[in-house]
Order: sequence, then structure tokens, then C-alpha cells
Amino acid sequence: MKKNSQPAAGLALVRGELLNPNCPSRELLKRITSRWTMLVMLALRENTLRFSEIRRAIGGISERMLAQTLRYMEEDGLLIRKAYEVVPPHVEYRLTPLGREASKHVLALTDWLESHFPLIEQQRSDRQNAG
Amino acid sequence: MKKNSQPAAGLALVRGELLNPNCPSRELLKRITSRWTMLVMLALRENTLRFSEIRRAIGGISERMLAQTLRYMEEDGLLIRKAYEVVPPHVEYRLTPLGREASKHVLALTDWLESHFPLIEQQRSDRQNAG
DNA sequence: CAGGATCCGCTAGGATACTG
DNA sequence: CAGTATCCTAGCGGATCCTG
Repeated sequence: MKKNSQPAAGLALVRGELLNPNCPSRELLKRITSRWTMLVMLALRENTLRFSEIRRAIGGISERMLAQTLRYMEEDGLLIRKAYEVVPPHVEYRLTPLGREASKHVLALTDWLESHFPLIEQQRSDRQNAG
Repeated sequence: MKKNSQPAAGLALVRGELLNPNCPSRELLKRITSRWTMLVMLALRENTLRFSEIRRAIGGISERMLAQTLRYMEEDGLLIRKAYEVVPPHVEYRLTPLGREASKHVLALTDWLESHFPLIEQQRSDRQNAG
């Protein structure tokens, strides 16, 4: 227990608090499950990568979005940015322990999704044919 | 948009296929982890609810967004819409087994997030104070 | 190489009004 | 009650150019 920061710090957060519109963790949920954040987590899951390496790993992400995503993730303490003072620049990104924990859950979801994707697509077309 | 020659249906999907920008499951990931879809999953996790009940359970969602979210989820086979032919209308929503599976992973993520939220917020402010 | 700055289209999403 | 229809805005996100 640190100091007198927020009352929330010592509070047992109950499941479903997210359903409260005023719960600030909704914002965090939005950021963590945002399109690119999840993919960055996958890319960095067990690697330390440079900016352009991440960009190549995740197909289709623009420089702007990757930079922004990395900044947000660093702010949330999900990853560490390490810049070497050299020319040309060399910057490495890796998940923090917190980020690695989060990525586990993300990975569980994406794994499930990928393995059930064919089924879902098939059901979708079945339903469309049936009306 | 349908792609010809997509072997995905019978293929063993490997972990990390989402990092391929052409992987159609990216779209599904976007839908499933969209802001309101996740909250609807939480609300319906162990309940069958009516439209307005869901709306009340999830604070802050508009009618328009709830209707759209429910329609998408039904299309993806995540929930069942059951309408009773009465006046006034009575419509119930519940998760399918598929939806319940997905919600488990979503719940794991949101549980983790809620329990680590205070820590994350504290680290964030610590970092801001430190520069 | 790692981004910042700028411009801009697109769409998620809110507010409101209306209907069966 | 359970939505649809309409209008409108904020901001997500892509493309491009520029810099240390």
C-alpha cells in the first residue's frame, strides 16, 4: 500500500464495475482493446522489437498509428521504450511484466477467435441462406 | 466482400495469423472487441435480458448503438434474439454457447483489467510526476 | 531509423424524433 | 417496448511530407 492516493487503490473492485458508465476503467478498456494495441501486444508477446520491425510484423499499420499506439501503451505502463543515443536512431520496445500479463489474456481471446473463425463464418453464411 | 480462393475454412489457423493484414479474422476481432460488444457480453454473461434491460445495465449506451451492436452479435452467432409476438413487444436476448465461450475470455480480460486498474493509474501519475 | 506535423476522409457514435 | 430514421460531430486513422 503506497500512500493516500486514491480510495480505489485499496478497494476490492467487483466484477462488472465496467457496466457503470462513470467507471474510469472503461477508458482503459477502450485503449487496451483498441485495434492496434492488441496487435502490438501480439507482436511483442515474446520479442523485443524496433519501431520498423513492429511495423513490418503488423501488416497495414501506418507510422502515425503505430507511434500513437506505442505512446499510449507506454503511458499505461504496458511497454518500455528504450532509446539508444546513436545515429541513426535505435529504439527498442518490449512489454513490461504488466503488459505481458495483459497480453496473455489478449492472446487467449485471439487464439479462441482464430480457431473459431471458420465456424463463425460458416454459421453466418448458413443464416444468410436460411433467411 | 468475398475473396476467391481463401483456404481459411479448412486450414489449421496458426497463432499470429491476425498479424497478417489480409486475415479476415481481423474484422471479427474488431467487432468482438468493440467498445459496446464487450459490455453487452458482460451484461448477458449469465442473464437473459430484454432490450431496455440491457440498456439500463450498460450505462451510457444509446438506443442506436445498442441495436446495432445486438444485430452484429446476432450475425456473428454470439447471441440469440427471441421476439414474442405480443403487444407491447417483448424481445429477449441471450448468449449462444459460442457467445458464452467468447465472453469467458472477455471476462478474464476485464477482470484482470479491473483488478489492475488502480496500479496502472498510479504508475501513470508516478511517471508524470517523474517526467 | 524513428518519428512529428499536417491535411483530410470516413465512420463510430450521440441526440432527437418517430413508429408498430 | 423495441426499435428505425435522420442529422450531426468528434476523433480514428490513412497518406504524405518533413526532421534530427
